[in-house]
Amino acid sequence: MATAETRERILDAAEYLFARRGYHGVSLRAITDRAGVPLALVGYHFASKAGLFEALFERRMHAVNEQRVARLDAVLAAAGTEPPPLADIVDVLIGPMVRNSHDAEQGGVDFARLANDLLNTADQERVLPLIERYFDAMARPFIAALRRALPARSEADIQWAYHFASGAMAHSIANVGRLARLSGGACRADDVEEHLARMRRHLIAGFAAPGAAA
Amino acid sequence: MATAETRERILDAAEYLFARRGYHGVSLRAITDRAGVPLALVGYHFASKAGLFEALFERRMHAVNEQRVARLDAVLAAAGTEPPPLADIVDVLIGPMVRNSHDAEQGGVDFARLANDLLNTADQERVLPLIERYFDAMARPFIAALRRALPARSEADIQWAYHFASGAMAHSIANVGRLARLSGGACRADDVEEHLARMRRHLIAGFAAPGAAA
DNA sequence: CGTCAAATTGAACAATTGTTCAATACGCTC
DNA sequence: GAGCGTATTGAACAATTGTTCAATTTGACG
Repeated sequence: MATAETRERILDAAEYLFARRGYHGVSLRAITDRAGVPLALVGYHFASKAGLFEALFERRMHAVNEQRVARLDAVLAAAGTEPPPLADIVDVLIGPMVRNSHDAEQGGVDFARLANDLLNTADQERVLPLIERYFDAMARPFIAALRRALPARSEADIQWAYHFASGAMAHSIANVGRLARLSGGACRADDVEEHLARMRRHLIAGFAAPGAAA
Repeated sequence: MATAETRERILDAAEYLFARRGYHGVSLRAITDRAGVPLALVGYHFASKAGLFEALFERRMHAVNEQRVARLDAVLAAAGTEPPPLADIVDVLIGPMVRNSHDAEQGGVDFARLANDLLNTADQERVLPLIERYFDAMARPFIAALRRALPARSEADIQWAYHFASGAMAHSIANVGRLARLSGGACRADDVEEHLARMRRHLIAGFAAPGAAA
């Protein structure tokens, strides 16, 4: 069997289970059972449970962040010396991630929950390097772009607004069930375009609103 | 030794450790070691690990939610048949929780991280009853109040805005370290009043902004 | 066919997990 | 001080954990 195929099988099973029960809540045996491979293969391909967890994010986030970097560069280049449009920056910030969370081939909601769990888990000591690599490293160029798009806003305004936006984005993507629950089924997040449009408007309002001053 | 004191010691140790490593990442032995009591006392006082976890939230959330219910009632009563002021509702929504997260006697950041972890954990199956009891049960009256405060907004507008607000609130309270990290230490969330003022303005902008229509 | 490296397999390891229980100590009322 | 229910203690339980390793299989190349 080709090594790439086995790796994928393990990663798929791990993604599915980690998204449902969290890192410590899933055993390697549960993963290899689901993947239909012997336990020892995890050690061979990923060295350890932590290595497997890290490989999960590498597989998905690499594509997402590559897309975001390219599109953000394009937005900034198009603006030239002018302030880039806020709406464009927000689009790049949320577009690839939200679309990914609706694409079953890219992990869908499972990966969205995994990413949200990574960003919000209490187990900071374990995941801090991953947060810095996959989220913080991407946040900095976005914050820099927002700085240019909103020259009238103070640095603190932008930092705080990005902080709030991170939470809104991660939670809303990962916990689509809660929206359906609270709205009695009236609101559902399975329409990608509505999900995106709602979030876009919400974030733009947050960034554009006065921050500090009354 | 009085039973109440031992219970508190265990709860304190559990709160500290769960907030740092998550539910599955902490063993009962680590908790009882930190509390300085024998392992078997957890079973005696809380029946099980899950019972201990639940008791954590009961201890803190009961006080927070009691405060929120009382203050929300007061806001609605003061408004009479008029739409209640949006700013007042937002204040009640975030005030008790944010102030609690800055009060070491009430668990401080540890409890905030715990609450955020509960709301955002991938381990939905395990914590769904707790989410419904401590978060959803409180969200419904707030959403109802927002409906009255914003008669011009559609039901979907309000549901989505609350969804985003939940994420922003939980993430920003629990992950104060990330704000400091991304801002290079310039922004810090240790000033309760600034934290509250920032969040208040951000949420108001999100609720007041047009949701669906262009 | 024979060879060699990569990939796979099953078994075993020591360590840690949550839970349970009989025995003991405590603190109060009579 | 005797009696009694509550609280505490230490020990043991079976089950599960991540990791490791020697042996085997696979597939491509000479």
